[in-house]
Amino acid sequence: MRRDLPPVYSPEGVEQRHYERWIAAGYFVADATSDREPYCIVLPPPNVTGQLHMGHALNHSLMDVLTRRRRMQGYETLWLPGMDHAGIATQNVVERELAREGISRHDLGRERFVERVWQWKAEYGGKILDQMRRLGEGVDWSRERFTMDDGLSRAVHTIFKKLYDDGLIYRAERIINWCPRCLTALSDIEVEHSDDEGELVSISYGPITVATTRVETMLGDTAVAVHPDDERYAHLVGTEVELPLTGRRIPVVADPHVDPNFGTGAVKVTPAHDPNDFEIAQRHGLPALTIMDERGIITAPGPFQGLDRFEARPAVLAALRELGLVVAEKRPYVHAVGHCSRCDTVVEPRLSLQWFVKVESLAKAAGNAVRQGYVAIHPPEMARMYFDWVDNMHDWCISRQLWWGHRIPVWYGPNGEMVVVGPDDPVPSGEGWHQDEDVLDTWFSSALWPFSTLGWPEETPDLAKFYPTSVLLTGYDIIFFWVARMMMFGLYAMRDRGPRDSVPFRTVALTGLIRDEHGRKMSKSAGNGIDPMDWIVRYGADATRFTLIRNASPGADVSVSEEWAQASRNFVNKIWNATRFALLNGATTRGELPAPQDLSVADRWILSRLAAVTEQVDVFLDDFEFAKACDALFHYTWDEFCDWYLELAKLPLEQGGATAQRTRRVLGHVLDALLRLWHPVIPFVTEELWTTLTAGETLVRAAWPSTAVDGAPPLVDTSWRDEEAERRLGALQEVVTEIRRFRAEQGLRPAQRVPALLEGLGTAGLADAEEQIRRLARLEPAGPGFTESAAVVVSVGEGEVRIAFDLSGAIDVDKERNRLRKALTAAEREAETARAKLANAEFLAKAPEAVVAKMRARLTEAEADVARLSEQLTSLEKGGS
RNA sequence: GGGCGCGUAGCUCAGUGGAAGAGCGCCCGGCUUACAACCGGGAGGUCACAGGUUCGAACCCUGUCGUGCCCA
Repeated sequence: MRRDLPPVYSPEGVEQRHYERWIAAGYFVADATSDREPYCIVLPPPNVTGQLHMGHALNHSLMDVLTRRRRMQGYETLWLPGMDHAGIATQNVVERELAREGISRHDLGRERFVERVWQWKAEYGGKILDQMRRLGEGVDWSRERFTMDDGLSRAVHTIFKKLYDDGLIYRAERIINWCPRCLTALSDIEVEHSDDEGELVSISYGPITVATTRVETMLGDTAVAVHPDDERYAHLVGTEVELPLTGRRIPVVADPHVDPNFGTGAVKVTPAHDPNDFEIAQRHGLPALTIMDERGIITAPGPFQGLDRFEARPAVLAALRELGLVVAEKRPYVHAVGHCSRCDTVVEPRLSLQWFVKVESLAKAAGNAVRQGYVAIHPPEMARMYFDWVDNMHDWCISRQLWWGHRIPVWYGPNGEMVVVGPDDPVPSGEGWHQDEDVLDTWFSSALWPFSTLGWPEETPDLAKFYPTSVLLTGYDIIFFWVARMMMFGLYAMRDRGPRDSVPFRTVALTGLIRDEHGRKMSKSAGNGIDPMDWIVRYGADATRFTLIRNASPGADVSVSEEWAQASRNFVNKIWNATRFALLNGATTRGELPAPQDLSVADRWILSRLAAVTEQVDVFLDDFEFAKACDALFHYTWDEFCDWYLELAKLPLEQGGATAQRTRRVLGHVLDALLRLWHPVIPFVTEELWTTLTAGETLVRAAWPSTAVDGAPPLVDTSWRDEEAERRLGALQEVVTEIRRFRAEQGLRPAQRVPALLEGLGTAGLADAEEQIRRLARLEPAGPGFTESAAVVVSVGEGEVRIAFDLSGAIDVDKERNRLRKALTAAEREAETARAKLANAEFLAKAPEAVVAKMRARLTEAEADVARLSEQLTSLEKGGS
């Protein structure tokens, strides 16, 4: 059964083999009919056009950790994958493809274009799904969904109709964000603001001067506004001024929105091209004058007609300058400018007829769910960000002037009729009826994801079993795009279940952004991006995952680099070799684990530490503290299990017989538990090692070490905690380390055996440990001619161990003197600090008892060290000179 | 302009009132038959700065400087 493992782990074949086996065996397929407690995560759907980037790799790895552990803990676990159709992005991709063929989507027509997009998806879409497999993601592929598939489309229609009937969706002419390149409306959060260099121009409108960064829009001005309390302009309110270049006369109005301290305190009002101005116009009944078409070309009659908005700007400015109306020009003037998040074109506020979700009541419910504690946000500080958003949300523009997406299910009749069609309603037919041309924002369907993927609007077993989902894990940058909207729609669609159970998820776990080794955000433009697939190929999926997971703290950004990935690969190889050593020495998981009284101190120590670490890992993972969980496990694995326990195991293994057998059993048991603990983080190498070690079928469905299964006790027993064993092992480590330090400073070769006498082992509880210490420190017994040339004294707890070496007189006195002096100085400083504290009456009076006691102990120990080291120094001087 | 963070070893980050930590990097010595992707040892920090609270501050408060993100 046991295979010989090569000395270096190579992931390629292993990863593919296990992943295929896992899928074939259906380990990740959830059973909605089981009695087990449900645990469900829906994967935030990546774009169908997307490739796996480090941000995905991080979040997906973390979700895999969560779901794999829950599965091992016995939960009915569902991690549901899928993709979204990414309206603008996908349409852009296919349009670019068409452009290469020299045609546009209009040449094809809507129907054929949409067919073409489906073709594209079939051929190129979903590359990311294969990449997810390479990363080892334990998702339930049998439940994979796509926002444009039939079921999810039905969900979209259903909720659109419901929202409309409830008065929560309306159509209105409003100022929206418009991309003159994509030729579609955008929601507020699809606009990215950046500080750009522009100009601030002050223009004289007769008796009043206004300042603007967008000179060309003056062609559409219909008023000038000042603050009502601004005495400078009080006499002008109600009068009219002449708008230059146009000959139009426009009123001066008083509006509290105007900031009297900005510029001249007077602003031009362009209702059709500025959201604030639009509001002012509404308050004062001013007309809105559109002066640009959908491509940003000036349409206002006159000399500027036909110019692009950016050509019109200098042209209008020049014309004004010629008239002597330019009062001041500030250039460069840095101000925030909105850009299309898809194509970076400067967004144009545009007055147009669009569909909106009325968010007030929905957003309020979304805020309440968190305030009432029905949904927890991790880390909790980030709830504030969430509240800021839901408490100040504007109505959500959901119509997009695209062809790829869910077409708005509204029909218009020849006589101005409008019918909102539900999923089972007949579509109006006959002369003159036509469907709304627009599609819905992709996020509209994504917002349904936690329940549409489970079958809603049907009452499916999946929906009954897995809704509300357990955790939503995503980057904090997406809290507005997604989290808030899922909350709104989930609470609305599921409201029959009551406030507590209508939430889309119980917990929101937020992660940070991926940064490079200098803390810079990874981006294509900075050229510092790393392709996770590259790491998977070179270092393995486990190493890639570990690099990300071990750095992930709630809400915190994650820095990664090549060096980290290498270190991770090294660790994977370490665990490989530790298991390899154990297997070569007959480690076994068969038979009863011997009772504590039949175990060595080292055995009891490693089991005690295992119990402690298991508990830590559980606490950390319950709290999404992935980095801390990895840290604890890493330290245990490398620094305790490999560096000490395996070394200590060599002696009993050599001794053979029952002693060796006992050690083999402990080795097997600890590794069994350790591989289980690591499995959610590095599933492949652990699967490979564990199946070899235990001959078990799979770790995927093995029990978590702290979990009892079917009446059987957990693999790791909390009663193993053993303070005495930990103390004694600690003492052993101190003694060995002190000897090694002495050896290193004396320049002794690591392999050189040195005759030495050990005294006082009993006082440190190490009476039985002499052979182990000699082995670890490479000391041989003192022969008949033993002559002490130097000694090291180690105080451990109450005891004191003295190690006398025979270096055949070859001791380097200078080095030894330095070593002792350094130690003495440290001890003196330590004693001084403690003494000063204890001399302070207020400290004694006010500090807690335990702190004072600890300080006394420190002083005692430090004084003993000082005395001992001084004595050693003195004798060294005598002997050496 | 408003809000939220962050400044701790060369780098990336833990530590949130009672002895300054990790990984990587660096220095010294080693192929000690699990692992050189390794082993043993070591160096390296006025915890941004200035005040304050406290018996005690990297940690709490105030201010300054630097820096990042979000929103307008």
